[in-house]
Amino acid sequence: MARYNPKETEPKWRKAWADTDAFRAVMDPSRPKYYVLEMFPYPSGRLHMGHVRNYALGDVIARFKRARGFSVLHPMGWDAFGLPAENAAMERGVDPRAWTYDNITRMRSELKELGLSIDWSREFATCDIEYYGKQQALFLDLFAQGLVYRKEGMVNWDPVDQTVLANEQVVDGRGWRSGAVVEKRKLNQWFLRITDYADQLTDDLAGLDRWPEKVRVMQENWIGRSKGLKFAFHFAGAAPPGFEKGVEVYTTRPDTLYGASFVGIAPDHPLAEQIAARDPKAAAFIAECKKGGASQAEIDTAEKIGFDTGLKVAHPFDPAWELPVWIANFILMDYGTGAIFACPAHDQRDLDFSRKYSLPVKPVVLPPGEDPATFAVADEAYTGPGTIYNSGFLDGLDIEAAKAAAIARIEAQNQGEGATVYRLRDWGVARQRAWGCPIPVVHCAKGGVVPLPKSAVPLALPDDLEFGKPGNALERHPTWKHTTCPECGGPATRETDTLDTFVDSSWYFARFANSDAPQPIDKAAADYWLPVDQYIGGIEHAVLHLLYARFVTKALADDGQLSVREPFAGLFTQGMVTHETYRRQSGEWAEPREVEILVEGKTRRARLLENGAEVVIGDAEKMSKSTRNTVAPEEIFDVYGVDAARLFVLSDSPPERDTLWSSAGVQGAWRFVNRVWEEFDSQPASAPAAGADAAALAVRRATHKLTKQVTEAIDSFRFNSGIARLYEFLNLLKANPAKGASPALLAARQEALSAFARLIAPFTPHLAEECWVRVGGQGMVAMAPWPEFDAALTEDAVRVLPVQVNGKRRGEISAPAGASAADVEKIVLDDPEIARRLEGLTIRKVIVVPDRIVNIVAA
RNA sequence: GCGGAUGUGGCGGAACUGGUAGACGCACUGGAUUUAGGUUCCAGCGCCGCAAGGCGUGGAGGUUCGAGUCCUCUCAUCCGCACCA
Repeated sequence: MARYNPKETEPKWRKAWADTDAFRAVMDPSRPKYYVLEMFPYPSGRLHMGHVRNYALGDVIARFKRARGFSVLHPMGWDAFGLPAENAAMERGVDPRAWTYDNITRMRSELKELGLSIDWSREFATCDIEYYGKQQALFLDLFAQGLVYRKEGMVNWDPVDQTVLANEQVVDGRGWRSGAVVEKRKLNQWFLRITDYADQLTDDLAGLDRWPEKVRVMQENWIGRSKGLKFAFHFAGAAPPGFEKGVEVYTTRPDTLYGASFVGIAPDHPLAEQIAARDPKAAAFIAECKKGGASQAEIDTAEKIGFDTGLKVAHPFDPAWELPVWIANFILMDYGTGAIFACPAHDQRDLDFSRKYSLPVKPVVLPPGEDPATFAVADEAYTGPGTIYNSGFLDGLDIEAAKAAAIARIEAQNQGEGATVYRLRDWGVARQRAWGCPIPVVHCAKGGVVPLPKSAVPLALPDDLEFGKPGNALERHPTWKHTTCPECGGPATRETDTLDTFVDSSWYFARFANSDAPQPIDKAAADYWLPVDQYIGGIEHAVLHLLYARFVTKALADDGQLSVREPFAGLFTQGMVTHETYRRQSGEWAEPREVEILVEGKTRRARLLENGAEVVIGDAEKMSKSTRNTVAPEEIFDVYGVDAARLFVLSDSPPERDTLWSSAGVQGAWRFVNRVWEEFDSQPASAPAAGADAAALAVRRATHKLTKQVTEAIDSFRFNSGIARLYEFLNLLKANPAKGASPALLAARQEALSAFARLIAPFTPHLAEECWVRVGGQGMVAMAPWPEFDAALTEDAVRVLPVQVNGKRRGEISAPAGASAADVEKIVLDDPEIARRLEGLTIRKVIVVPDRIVNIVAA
């Protein structure tokens, strides 16, 4: 009996799958389709354990659905544009393109080693001209739809690297690479009108019932839809120039208008700027406001400060009532209208401000049960339900009715209207980076921005970009940007900004439907495959990528290029792979491979292998280069094989939770792989079926129960539980070995092993193939149908029921499955052990839950 | 502050609609095989107790014949968002 040798068998089966084109996705109208997709990787150059987990998860689903008769699409590609390549270029003088494609080559071979059931024929990288050229065509379509525009916008500018940084590249106000303090700079930027879809993006979340609640809530908050009233306060007396129509505010609480205390405007509100231009004190105040940092801690502790402009406005419901206009640091220019009316009694911020500047605080919402004569607001604003009072025509209404009445009155006065505002801003997609998809427009000397005609795309990046210094290599390329206008033929310069890489990833799933199509999206193929039935990736994309992809899908649907309005019907966010950390006495991190663990009873210590020096064991954290707590997948594959690694990352924790990598854990998985193989190896090649006995029946029942349980576990993403059932079942087979078995048991074992090989196939596909051969399976297990179970055999004929007396377990009895309550009660009361427990007690009640439990209430 | 989770042995975690808490794995303990083993196999392993038995799912109450599961309050940890009007 030879020990299972993954080094031999694993490559053999990967070759067999490739040679037979086993995982090619085909459009087959006779079968239901299933599209499984894991978020495609950035080609950083190395596969890490997080990838192993992510792609193993997806592969379980893909293999399972294939076995269950679905026509499965499971593709792979590369999110290949982006900063790291340019940084590598700048630091090491390599060409970003070569660097990226080299990385792809290495990672592709590592991914292939994982034995994933992927249709590699559809592979592409977003930096392939065949991809980004198509993306340019889509961009032109969006342009034609009016979804692309250009405007001045505030951006994060890194003064050292001389480039715009994405928000996520700004850490604590500094550029992640240069460490320079990031400036806010006004730049002409390209935007996509994602806000046009704000309502749909919010409303359609409700239909995404196979998305985690958490992600839906995060998106909803990010879009931040709120309903309220926009209206103008007219100035009492002469209006400042340009504000003849008053100052417009936005509120979600028009019901509290009679509690108004002042009107507040943001420090960068146009009116504030106008006042500052003639009032140095106002200018000084505004400068003071801008000094405050934007970091979390600074906002938390920032004191509310204000400046009284001396201007007065009239209350909309009582023109004689004048309210002062203040500039206040807590009002944001980029939300609502940048101006508010303050009702301190019912808004905490307004209250804090009013107390500081001794402004009136007048309650207008009376909480239930409070006396209008005595109710007062001290340091805490009242935001709960109640009845409106002190409020003229609104008196006596509840909050919702008062909101409606106030809005109606304002509208009747032509002073404003009910309005919906969003927190969501349009998507700034331009990057001053050369390693990206060029934006297909030119700036005509005469005609301004002119989009290229479709015939002019693909517009390729030049091959001879120079990345030696910071800034945009496209911008400083000697010839590339100089061109002629496609409309007038006159001189023009090309746009040198490229698209945000999130644009690249917002439609790639549709390209996979047919990655060879001459048009960006092959409608027929997309109609067959989309939506993605199961999308799998990290929670870090909860808002960004997943929101952008939803938006682009809707825009393309409106353009007739897609039929679905949501790209991902099911979303699963998997946890991270963590490892404990080790710190040397010097304070430097040590890698797991550099330390040995010593166990003394319940305490664990660690020391360096090289010199025995003690290292401190720290908390488990996400595997990362900075804490050096990584374990290289290829080293694990080399020692234990791919299947053991896959099995371990799938078995240890529920997939949505973080999982703790440990070398002991992977050894456990490796042990299982070997025990499985031994079990198959011990089964005689042919097993004549004859008769039936108790052991055989027990094995048969367990087989059918196992099939049911594993099927349900995979269906509900409880892979760890499914694998536990497989371990359990293997223990049962070990207890009923082939050696010395009756013919009936041998036959039952044969059935069991045949099912078992198919049930482990999604998790350990190579081992499963080897086992499948051993049990004489037809073809490859990767193509074999999923085992069926006989429901009748998943239930035991005789049930062991625990018997409780007054809720405490006092014994057990056996009863036939389905026995009536009366029959069970009789068995229980005839049981001598139970009778002993009941001595001296009077039975009050016997509760029998058929097939489950018996509880006797006695005193 | 708002929102979303999560709390079960030494550890990761099981427990479907309320019905034997701790499956399965790791670690640990004892034993066997082996020249040896970081191999394999067998047994034990929530806590207290010699035992009978008692106590146990973050904490306190409650509903119920019966609660990890349902309800109320509360504590802790993690994540996301945030002067959003």
